[in-house]
Amino acid sequence: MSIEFDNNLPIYLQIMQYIKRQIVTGTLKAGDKIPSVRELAAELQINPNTVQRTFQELEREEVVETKRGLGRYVTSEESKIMTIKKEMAGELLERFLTGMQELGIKEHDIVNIVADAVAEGKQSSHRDGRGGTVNE
Amino acid sequence: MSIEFDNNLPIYLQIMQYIKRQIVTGTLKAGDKIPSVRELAAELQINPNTVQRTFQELEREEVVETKRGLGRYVTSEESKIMTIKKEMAGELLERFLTGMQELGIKEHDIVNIVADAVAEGKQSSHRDGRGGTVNE
Amino acid sequence: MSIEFDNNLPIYLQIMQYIKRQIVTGTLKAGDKIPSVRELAAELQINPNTVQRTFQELEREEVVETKRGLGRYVTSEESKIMTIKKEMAGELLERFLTGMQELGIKEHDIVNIVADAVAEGKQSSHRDGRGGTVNE
Amino acid sequence: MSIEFDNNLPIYLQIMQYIKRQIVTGTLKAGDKIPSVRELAAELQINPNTVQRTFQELEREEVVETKRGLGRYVTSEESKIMTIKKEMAGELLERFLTGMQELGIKEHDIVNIVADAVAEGKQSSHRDGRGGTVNE
DNA sequence: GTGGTCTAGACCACT
DNA sequence: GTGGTCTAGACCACG
Repeated sequence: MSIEFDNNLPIYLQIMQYIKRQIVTGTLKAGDKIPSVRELAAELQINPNTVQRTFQELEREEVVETKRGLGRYVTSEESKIMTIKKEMAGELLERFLTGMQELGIKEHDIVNIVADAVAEGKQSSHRDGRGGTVNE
Repeated sequence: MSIEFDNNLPIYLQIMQYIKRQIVTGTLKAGDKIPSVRELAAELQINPNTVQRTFQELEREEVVETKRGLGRYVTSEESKIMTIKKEMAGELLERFLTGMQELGIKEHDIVNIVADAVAEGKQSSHRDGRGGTVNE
Repeated sequence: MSIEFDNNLPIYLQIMQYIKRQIVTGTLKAGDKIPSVRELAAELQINPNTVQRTFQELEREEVVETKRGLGRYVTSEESKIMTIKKEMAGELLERFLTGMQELGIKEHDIVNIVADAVAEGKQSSHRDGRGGTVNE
Repeated sequence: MSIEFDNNLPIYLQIMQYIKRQIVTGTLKAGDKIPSVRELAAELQINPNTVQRTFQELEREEVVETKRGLGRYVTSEESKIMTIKKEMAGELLERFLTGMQELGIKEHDIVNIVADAVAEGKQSSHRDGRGGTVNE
């Protein structure tokens, strides 16, 4: 239950993603209690300040709510969770499509590449940069 | 012929992408001369050292070659350029697919989402986080 | 604990060698903390940017790891250190042998020259270009 | 009859070495005429200024003599050539030994490593960083 | 306090 | 004129 940190991205952002992922995939459900700052810091072997910052940001995004004296909880609004999921998917999609278009890959080919990759992915778990009709 | 800089990403990385994109899309061809450090710095209104760093990185990736006293050139190996293109596309694809799977979106749906987005993209240039069948 | 800089080689490369040597000879061990940029810059009386560049390169070679906000550390993989040592020795050997062969010195003589030099080296610390059977 | 230039070393130094090597290995003999600046520049596809500088340096080292109106010649003193050879061998040896000692390799092992490498070299032309008892 | 980035300006070797 | 290196000093994000 630990994270491998990628040194290029701030740790607090990585933890945010980690928690959001747990919420979005249902590991943490609406209204669930979230581990305390101290607890999570110990578990992930990082500075409590860093965890604190993570929660601050999650609160700003209304993903998490503080109940004074009780602890922190996943937002109880189910709709909020769906919104987060859509946002995250939208961002991923946006970044992918603009990136591919900047490479000069035609829209039609993009669909094929994804379809191929998904088909491949079903037998071999490791995907390796080959993605169908990338060649000109 | 200028770049709008995004403040979150280091300028030198943004210039790298800018140049790689030019190479990959054929605006800069194998063996072409690249603008000099001073020239590009003046054009983009940034410090020559920043441009210098950009080129240093590109050279390390063997995208660019230096001929001392003469200037810098796009690598003359055409194959290297194709490799870069494939690498860049592969990275984009990888990041997209793993991200979507972490969100718990099924592979089959991913293909649909992309197909829908591409179809949409043809009339409205601005894409906004809505991406087809993201809903459960 | 200071370095005499040779004006022909860039300072940042000299510091790289200096640090690699410390690692390879065990003065710095796997996982040890490395002096901070500012610290080393002050100690060696050079600009922090120069030290920064040194560390950048060492990181690219995976000799050193950065833990953000904490400092830099010698790679924790012992095997990496052995690899570096072998690489450095191999390069030295390669350069020496090809150089000698270009001079038309026979392989058998090369061994003798080295053996003589080593034998000499034990009494006189200063070696001066005489190297045994260089004569024809 | 061309040179692959290594971008880290000034071209004029590489040509110097190239010519010295020819002299030392007997391709160019004492008193032989050396190609003219223009000729060599054309042959090596470089700027005549660069060749000019090469010859200037070689002259300063008394490896080459100018006879006005006739051209440039390899020094006629055979002893000078021997001296050069010894110098070059001595430099190579010095650099090799100090390098190996800095790596903490014992003198006795150095001899073994060289002996091994020479023995190996007789069957396989490509040497690859393995050099015998580099391991501790 | 630590590293990462950027600016400004300088000097040098090389072509 | 070109790139390579270095200094000086600044600001920022991170822990």
